[in-house]
Amino acid sequence: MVRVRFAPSPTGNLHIGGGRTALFNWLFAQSQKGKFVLRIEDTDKERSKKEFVDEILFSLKWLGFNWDELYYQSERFERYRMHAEKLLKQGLAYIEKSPEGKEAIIFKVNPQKISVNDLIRGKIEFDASLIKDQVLIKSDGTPTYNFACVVDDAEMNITHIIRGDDHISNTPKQMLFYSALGFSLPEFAHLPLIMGVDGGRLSKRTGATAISDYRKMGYLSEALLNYLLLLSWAPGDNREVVNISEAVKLFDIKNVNKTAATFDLKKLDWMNNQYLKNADPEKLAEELIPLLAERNYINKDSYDRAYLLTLIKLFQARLPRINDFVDWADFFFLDEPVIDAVAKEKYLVCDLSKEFKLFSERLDNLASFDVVNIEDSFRKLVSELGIEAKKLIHPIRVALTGKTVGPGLFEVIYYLGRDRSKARLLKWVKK
RNA sequence: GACCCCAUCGUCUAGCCUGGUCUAGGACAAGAGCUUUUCAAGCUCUCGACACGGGUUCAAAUCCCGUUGGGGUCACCA
Repeated sequence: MVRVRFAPSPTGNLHIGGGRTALFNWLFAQSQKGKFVLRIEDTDKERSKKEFVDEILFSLKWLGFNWDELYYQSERFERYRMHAEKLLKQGLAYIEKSPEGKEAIIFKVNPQKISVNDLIRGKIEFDASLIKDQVLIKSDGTPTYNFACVVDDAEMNITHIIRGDDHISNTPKQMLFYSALGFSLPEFAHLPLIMGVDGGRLSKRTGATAISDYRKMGYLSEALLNYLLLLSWAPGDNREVVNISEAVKLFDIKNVNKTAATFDLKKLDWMNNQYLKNADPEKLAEELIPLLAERNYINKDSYDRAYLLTLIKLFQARLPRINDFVDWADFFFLDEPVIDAVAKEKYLVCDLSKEFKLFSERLDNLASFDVVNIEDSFRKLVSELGIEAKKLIHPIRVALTGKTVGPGLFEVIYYLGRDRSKARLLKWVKK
């Protein structure tokens, strides 16, 4: 039975790299019908925070990763000490006293060649004579990362260790522990790292790093997952949009790339839009309601849900992020549209009083106020006036929405309603 | 610096293992155009890469070696 683990340290939020490591572990477990174990590595009492544990668990759930088992290293200190003392008795480790008289347990590293057959990279060789003796239990009584990690992975029967590239150099140290402790070795697979646009490590300087930041910015978890998946794996048939359940069927750890990938926000936006197009408006509404309420665009407790869903449908195919709806569709919620200065300069400087007045009268006289009739009356008007449709369409759009871009004008008029459309047109009519 | 990893368009990648079908395919971005209404949507097109040098071979993006470049790790942090 395949058992993998994701072992975050709660000294910060779940970041993009961690999310990607979790993704590949989860994917591998699913594809092998194995178990996905979550282990919180909170041995550093100073830096580990409960709020980070909560945040990590929340983000993991948001991404859709359900774990089969959950462990906290802080609850397992006696296990690490027990194994360390065993090594002490066997003469494989020794005690070192600090000047203050505190004792640490140190593992003696013997010179030897170590080689691992990485599932992604193949054979990697190390020279243990270059590795110094390793601290097992620190003088404050807490275990070191590498030691706790090995004890846990062994006791939790982890069969495959899938983690970031940055752990390659920890591998020989851990392998030494496995053999000293008499545990059988798991398989190792080292994932390439994700880099920031500057070519270095992904950092706050080069963009948001926390998974939760992407949620707040309006990305769908499915889109983020799909994007992260493509950063070091491809289905092989030129498809870009591969949802997680398809990925489970196609995934093979051997096909994971070896090269570090650069995180590209533009492609993430595109991917998000791919998912947004087909997203359930009800689901998008749930994300948007708090944001709209925050701006007083709607009242949380009494708003027209059907109308909101209609507006979401009108915009969702063109949004890169869910949150963009709040700005892009603001004119549907505001009493007066916020007129963009550049748009005004371009389309509303010459006097269109006559045209606006006539069109508002036509809207008034429509037997049935619907998209088709609105367009018909508009086309008729411009042909009577002998002007090009676009000469009037753009100014009207700016008058109604304040923007030069948006959904089709006649739909905008329809959903804005007769009264609001007329009022916004008449504002620009000079007496 | 030492050790380790990596190397196909600006970016993500297919192809590499099992050399010939590769005048290297797709996607994002960028640029151009179309859409009797915009674009931030859609469609079409363009630009654009096998890091370099040696081998091996009839034949190399594919195999080998070296160089260069990039990245990672060298804590009683994880």
